[in-house]
Amino acid sequence: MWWHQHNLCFRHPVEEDYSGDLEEKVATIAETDESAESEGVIDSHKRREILSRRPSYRKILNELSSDVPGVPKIEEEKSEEEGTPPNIATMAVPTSIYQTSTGQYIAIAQGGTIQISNPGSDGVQGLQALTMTNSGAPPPGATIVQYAAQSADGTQQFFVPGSQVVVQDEETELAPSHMAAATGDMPTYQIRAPTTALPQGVVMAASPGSLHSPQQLAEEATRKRELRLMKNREAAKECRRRKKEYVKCLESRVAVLEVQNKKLIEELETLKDICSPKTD
DNA sequence: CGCACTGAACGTCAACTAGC
DNA sequence: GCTAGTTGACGTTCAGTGCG
Repeated sequence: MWWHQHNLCFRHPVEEDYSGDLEEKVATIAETDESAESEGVIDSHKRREILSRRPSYRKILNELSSDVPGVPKIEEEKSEEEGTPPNIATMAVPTSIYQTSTGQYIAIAQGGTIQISNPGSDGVQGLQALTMTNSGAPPPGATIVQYAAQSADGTQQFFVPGSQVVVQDEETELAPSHMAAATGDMPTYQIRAPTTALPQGVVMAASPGSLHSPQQLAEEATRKRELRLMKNREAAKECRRRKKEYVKCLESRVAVLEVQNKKLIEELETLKDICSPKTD
């Protein structure tokens, strides 16, 4: 209700960076008869227990938004706030959009076209298109990019069908940012055969049965760990993004409810004056 | 200019939840 | 029960800012 009526979730300067305080503030305003003593009573362990068992930000916001039509949901992929480059949307209907660890976007269009864009650059300037010439058209609905990773030497690789790898050129990758800006800030990419060393943490569907020696098992364990760390790294980024969005929404709600509260108090005062006129 | 301080962003770990 | 995803906590890094 409040969500739709007051058009929340707009950008709002962050004044408090602690969502816990903010949630408490919202709850206090929304439910004026709620006791405020709980914060001081619970110890840190219990507090952590409570916090850790709270549903995810995505779930909270989506549940809130499901009550009210027109409320933006937190999507699986990038939200509009994160700024999916508009140039990608204008291209030939990408089936998948991925973001690299450096913030660049990889859009996979139907027919095997790979579009790479920089979120910082505007317009079509930051967009490149790589067309797969020898991999053939992917089957409908197939996931084209199998993985995005950063190799040990710092270059980025994206695995595409046909056992190929899209690799960012070392020259542009290693070039200082001011040099990249001077040259139009356009990193270049190559499609290579995967004969080059795989980045750490990427497992290319090796069957467990093919591992024999302890050394291979150790390497497999290391790869699994690297993969897990890499996934968790990305998950943490996404979680922080959702949390920021969630906090912004709460701040917006606080602002709206404060205004609402003020109006109601004024209305109450007016009604009081009407109902009990002074008799002097 | 050098230093201390601060806030934001990040990476990692651990605990937990949800889906299978 | 297992696995992947989520998120709080903690430590680290880095850029910005104020002060002597």
